[in-house]
Amino acid sequence: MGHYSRSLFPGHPLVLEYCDHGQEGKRAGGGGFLRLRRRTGRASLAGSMSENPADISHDQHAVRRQKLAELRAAGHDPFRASFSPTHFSGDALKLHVDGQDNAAGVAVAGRLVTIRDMGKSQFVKILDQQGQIQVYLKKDVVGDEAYAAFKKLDLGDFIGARGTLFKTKTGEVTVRAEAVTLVAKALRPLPEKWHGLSDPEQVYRQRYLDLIVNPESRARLLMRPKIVSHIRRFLEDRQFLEVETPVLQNVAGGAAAKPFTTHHNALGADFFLRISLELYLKRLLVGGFDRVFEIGRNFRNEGVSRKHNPEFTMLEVYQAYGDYRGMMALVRDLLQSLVRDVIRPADGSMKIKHAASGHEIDFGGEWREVAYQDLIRTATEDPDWFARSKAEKIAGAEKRGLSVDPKWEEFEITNEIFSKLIEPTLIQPTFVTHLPKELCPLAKLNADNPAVLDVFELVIGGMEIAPAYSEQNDPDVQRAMFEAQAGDDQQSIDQDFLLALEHGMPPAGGMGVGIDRLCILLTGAESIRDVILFPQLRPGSGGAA
RNA sequence: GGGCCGAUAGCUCAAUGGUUAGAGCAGUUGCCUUUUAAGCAAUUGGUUCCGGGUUCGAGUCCCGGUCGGCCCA
Repeated sequence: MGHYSRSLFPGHPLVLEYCDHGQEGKRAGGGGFLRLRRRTGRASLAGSMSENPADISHDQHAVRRQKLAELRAAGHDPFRASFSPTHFSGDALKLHVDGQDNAAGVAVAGRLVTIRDMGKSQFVKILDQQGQIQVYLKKDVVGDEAYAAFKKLDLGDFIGARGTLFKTKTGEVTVRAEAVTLVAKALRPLPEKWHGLSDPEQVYRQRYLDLIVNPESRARLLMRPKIVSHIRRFLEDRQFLEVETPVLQNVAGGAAAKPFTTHHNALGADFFLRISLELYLKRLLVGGFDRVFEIGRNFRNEGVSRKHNPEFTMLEVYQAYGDYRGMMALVRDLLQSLVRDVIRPADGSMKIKHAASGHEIDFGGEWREVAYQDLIRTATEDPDWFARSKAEKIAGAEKRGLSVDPKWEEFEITNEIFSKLIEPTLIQPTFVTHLPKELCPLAKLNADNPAVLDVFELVIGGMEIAPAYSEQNDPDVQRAMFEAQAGDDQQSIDQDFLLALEHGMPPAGGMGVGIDRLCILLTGAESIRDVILFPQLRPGSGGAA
């Protein structure tokens, strides 16, 4: 072995490794890491340190920078080191067999998050993607110099450790380290170990710190990739194709929302960032991709709140030769499998605690299905609500504490009642059906009652989770509905989409699922910002000094 | 955009009624070879978010701003 190799005990080489990209063991001179000099002008000081203007012991950044400088001066740049772990922490822990200590050998790597120094031995913990694992170092196992070098490390540093697994007397499976390597230096201290990081602004702006020190955040944000991955598998198993459609669009269609605008220099053209995935996925139905889905980012230039981030992720699914009722079965199966296989409630039920209301949401069994009109009639206590005049509707809404703009259409007044008085009360999974035709121009009209649509709105936890339609495929009806909705703004109509429809689109069921909101529900989060890694904030003034 | 609330050491938080801003963790220095928020002893550390104002005196009161949270639009 190289320059830094040490013989631990007979027949058992211990290596304090410095894998400086092919230079390990070849450096001349200096003991490097193993012979760090004492910091100058500190240990010998008798009086108050503050009398020494060069004292940096209070400045953790400066102390760490000095340690880095000393490492480099000794010929070891931790940022050029490497390490090859054999296991993640969780997988390593599973290797230990009860009663067979020091039988299994592992190499693990991660960030130092706990140091319990007991003089001539220490217990430390490192954090990797799977969680934490404890490492035990003994001076008489690793040797004096390696042990002294290890004592120079700081919380937050990345290390690799090689050793064997044993169980401590308190029952924790631990790596008995034979060799340890510093593989990256942390120049800034970690937040406090017990309370973690609680300032919401810092949690969002420096999410990496939140992920290191707040286990609940970490678990919640690790759940999201599992949810998304499950959705992909679920749909692929049913022969849906995952596709990618343009984010930059000439016409931002498929929803009613204010788009962001941007500009393409070479083309000399303005573009919108998409507000939905819908119209391009339907073009694919025209093109013969019968089952497609996309999980993609949409952008809406509107308010920011607990339920809204300017960029958010939607799943949209389209299935040719299906309809909205087929989507109903699909989304119920999808959510039930997510609860059963991904969330896996501890009590084995299909129930998840709803943070906002305190209720439990039961995803099991059949879900309630109710017509929009029936909900309105019940909420207004007026069986003839839809026959009332506009003035009577305004009076009815105001009687219930709503403020209504007299300029609104009648359906908007009614929908205000739905969204303010009804939707928030729909905690258990509920399919709201037969929505009025004015609410969506992209769905088929009901054959028996052309005033309503063949659609559902899935509401859970008081939030819209998934709208689904029997998709409108009559190009003439589609054009008429676009024109009615666009009003004076006829250039907001996607003519290219209408051209596609004229080439013929098969009948289809389609659905959108707000992934962020779904994650709020499934993880019991209180805000969309808690399920988005880097939620949008005003530009801050942070940064390294 | 409006209302309410908040910003103090690296982090989590104190500071009554205006005078000299404290603690725990982290850091630094010792001790400690199976710890579990490890322990013991000593010790460093502050542009009280920014800018004005009132006052003999401001973390604290007033005005404006920045950023964040909650509610509303």
